[in-house]
Amino acid sequence: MRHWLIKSEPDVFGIDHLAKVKQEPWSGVRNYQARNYMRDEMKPGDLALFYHSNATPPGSVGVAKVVGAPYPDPTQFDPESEYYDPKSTKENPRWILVDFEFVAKFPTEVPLQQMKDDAALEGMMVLQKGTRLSITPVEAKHFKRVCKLGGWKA
DNA sequence: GCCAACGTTGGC
DNA sequence: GCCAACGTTGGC
Repeated sequence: MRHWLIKSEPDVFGIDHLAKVKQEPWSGVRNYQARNYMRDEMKPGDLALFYHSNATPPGSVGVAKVVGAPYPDPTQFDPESEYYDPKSTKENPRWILVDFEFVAKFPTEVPLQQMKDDAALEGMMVLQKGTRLSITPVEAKHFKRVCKLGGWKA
């Protein structure tokens, strides 16, 4: 099993939203590298840290699980959607997503600053300067460490 | 609101 | 294929 980190803005879709709806298509990703992770590398059962960006403070707030197989992001075909992509066709869809299922909300949030200050998390991709990727792979040891800091045990 | 970092676009 | 211009991300 692999581990990931997925960013979302809590004003748009936060961990509480996921807890409420239980499952959500991860739509709106318009970055090829992030798409490739979902399309080619994520497997059902993979766990992801749920990270709040553009938040006060930003940080890891819970865990979500990949469910099902990848499929085309429906918002790319919807002219009314802000994620509409006129260059994408149903025959050859450009944007592929997976669904995430709610697993847990951390009893304690793990702010970005705490993650940066934690020696055990050194080298984590999301902590590298200039990393804007909304989906990044996470090493198992880093995943476990963040969960521990969040006061959550699988 | 600022701005560094970085991805994308489009002219050539 | 190069690269300047532009747009977006996201922390602060």
